[in-house]
Amino acid sequence: MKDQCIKVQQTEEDIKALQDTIYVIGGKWKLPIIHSICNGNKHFKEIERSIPGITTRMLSRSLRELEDNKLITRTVDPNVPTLVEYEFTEYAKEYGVLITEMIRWGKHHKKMIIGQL
Amino acid sequence: MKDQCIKVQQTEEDIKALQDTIYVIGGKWKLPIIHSICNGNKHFKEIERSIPGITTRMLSRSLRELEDNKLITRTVDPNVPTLVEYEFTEYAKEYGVLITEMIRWGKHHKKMIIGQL
DNA sequence: CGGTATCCTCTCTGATACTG
DNA sequence: CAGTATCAGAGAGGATACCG
Repeated sequence: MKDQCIKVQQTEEDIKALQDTIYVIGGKWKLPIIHSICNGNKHFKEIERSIPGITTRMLSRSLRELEDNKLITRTVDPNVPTLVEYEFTEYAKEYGVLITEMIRWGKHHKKMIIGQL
Repeated sequence: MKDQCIKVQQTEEDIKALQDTIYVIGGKWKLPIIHSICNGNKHFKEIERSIPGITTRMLSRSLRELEDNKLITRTVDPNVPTLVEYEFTEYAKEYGVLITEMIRWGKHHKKMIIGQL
């Protein structure tokens, strides 16, 4: 491992893993949606209203991708077929450390770039 | 904070910070380039050869973006004007924890999705 | 060696309308 | 309420050629 390496030597597999991670939570709306569900919004319209600028199209697509990645569940009320609930999976919570670290880094980075420390 | 929240309550500012982070290291080539420099490659052609499929155009653009974000430095040898060295900044190394966490998560996630644990 | 310029394609995203 | 369908624009990325 070279001295100038960023902490860990990365294998090809690591790079793929990194890109997967970025893909899963990347794009314009995934994070705001996660944020919205975090804040207690469960229904499609609730989530939509809580995210300024999002369209039904992008919300629909993003929710499905998050569902495909097992980060959220989609549950239709059997009694009220037009009532759907989106919730985090237990699995999604393992994701907390990463979120925290990304927030920390993003804030630090912004100060660095803007303030030119 | 709601129970179903992913570990931390996120503010609007946090969401922006997260998106910044994804932006800085996002795209198709940033991570492979970081990997390449990690492995000791310093010159444009060296890096290019080490990343299958990348074009000079994308390498050039990505390097400049990483430089704009202070993750790497670009140094021209005053004696040999056509010799350029790309290296990590000290600042970039603070980024190690995040990389590690993203690799860990990405690998775990892949197993989860493929293996359907 | 270390790039830039041009053109082209393809995906992501937005706008709008419509449906069960 | 919870979406899908369709069309259009913007931007990322690829192919190729060329330059100091």
